[in-house]
Amino acid sequence: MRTRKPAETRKAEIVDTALRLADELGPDRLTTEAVARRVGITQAGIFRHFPKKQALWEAIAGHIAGLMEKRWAGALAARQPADARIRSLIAAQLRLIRATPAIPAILFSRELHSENDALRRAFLALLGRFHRRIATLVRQGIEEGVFRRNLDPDDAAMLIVGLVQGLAVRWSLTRRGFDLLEEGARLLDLQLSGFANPESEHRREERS
Amino acid sequence: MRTRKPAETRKAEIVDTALRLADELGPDRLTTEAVARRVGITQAGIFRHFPKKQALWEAIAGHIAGLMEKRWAGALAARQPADARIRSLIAAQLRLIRATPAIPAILFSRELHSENDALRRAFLALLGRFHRRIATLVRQGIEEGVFRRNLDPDDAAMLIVGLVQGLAVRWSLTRRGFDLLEEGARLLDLQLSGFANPESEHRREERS
DNA sequence: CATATAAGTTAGTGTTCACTCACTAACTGG
DNA sequence: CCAGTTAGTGAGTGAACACTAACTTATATG
Repeated sequence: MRTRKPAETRKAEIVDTALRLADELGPDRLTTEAVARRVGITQAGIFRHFPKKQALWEAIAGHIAGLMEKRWAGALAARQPADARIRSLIAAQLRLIRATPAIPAILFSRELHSENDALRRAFLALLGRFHRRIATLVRQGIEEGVFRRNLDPDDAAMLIVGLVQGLAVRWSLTRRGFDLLEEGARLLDLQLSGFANPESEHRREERS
Repeated sequence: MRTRKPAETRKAEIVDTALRLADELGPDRLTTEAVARRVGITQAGIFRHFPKKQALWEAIAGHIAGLMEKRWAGALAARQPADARIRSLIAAQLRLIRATPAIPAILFSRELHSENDALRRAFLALLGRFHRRIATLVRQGIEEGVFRRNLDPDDAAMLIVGLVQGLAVRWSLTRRGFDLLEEGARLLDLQLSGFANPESEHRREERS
């Protein structure tokens, strides 16, 4: 018995480690043994803090949700035109994915969902909140005259969410082979240019 | 020993069954036992046809690639304006996903990729071919005057691929809770309207 | 119709996994 | 400083898994 830590500290440590390992192994190959070894306790020790592995997943899900909500709130604090706020929000999301690359894999893991419906619902709700935030910003953008009036905010938001997902998937398949934020900013520019109000004088200068 | 089939027939049967089961269980939870039971042979029988489980996955990957290429070729046969051909291509892809819903889960499974780099590369290449087909159509659309001249075909294609991915993910998370083709057609309309050439007289009539 | 071949079976093996239980020692409050 | 609490350990268990070896028998062919 080396070091000993209060339960809350250890719990957080386990969740954090699991999140990192889920990226290396894939969420469904994450074992209590692997987590324990990296945390520096025995495998059985994990079960003092999480009575079932399921409980660990639930804690991870909660942690992810917390991280996201925090970053979203931070990104939307500044007072800016709607399109700039969308860019901030997406940039924040991409920064989070870059810092915690297991997130997309966990969110979209068929395995986790197939045996754990609560988890599936939690992630669906989380994605729903992300979508709603974007849709709200699009709606504001229309009011501000930045986006065209005949734009459906929900559909526009779906395209933006799809952009992020597509990017995350490609980033993972290419083994982080490009700059997530740079690529994201460029694609988002293109996406938003398609939403722009043609009668607006707020014309965005275009790259040559 | 009930029925007995020539190896090629049986192999195809196993691949097909595995594809269906991968959807129900998640790709990483697919076991040889489950496949065998549903095919109607014993677990050991699987290994007569695929010496390692890995080999089964490779066969599945090849099958998926074959399916996709076939559908893409079919969708692009007709002579139509570029935007219509993009719509056909995406519709074909969504029809395939609807018929074989395991495909996205397999393509994007972190688990499969983490232990099987050849598979990861194969899927990456497949996605690359899909992207290239779309980019080519976008390029043609620009030449035909359907899309704006300052549009980057590669970036535009990425947004379209993202649209399909986002749709597939949401379809899976919502347990097929909406019509994939209908929703896809609507979002693609929106996406393509953002690419349209503003100086074109080929004006698309808009929904009220 | 005899026979070779190949499809399939039975009965295992070693490994990995989540999870349990009895125990121990580090911390904490009185 | 001592007693109760609690983080962590050691040693195991049974279930699930991919894979193997030795066999049996259906089928296609000469």
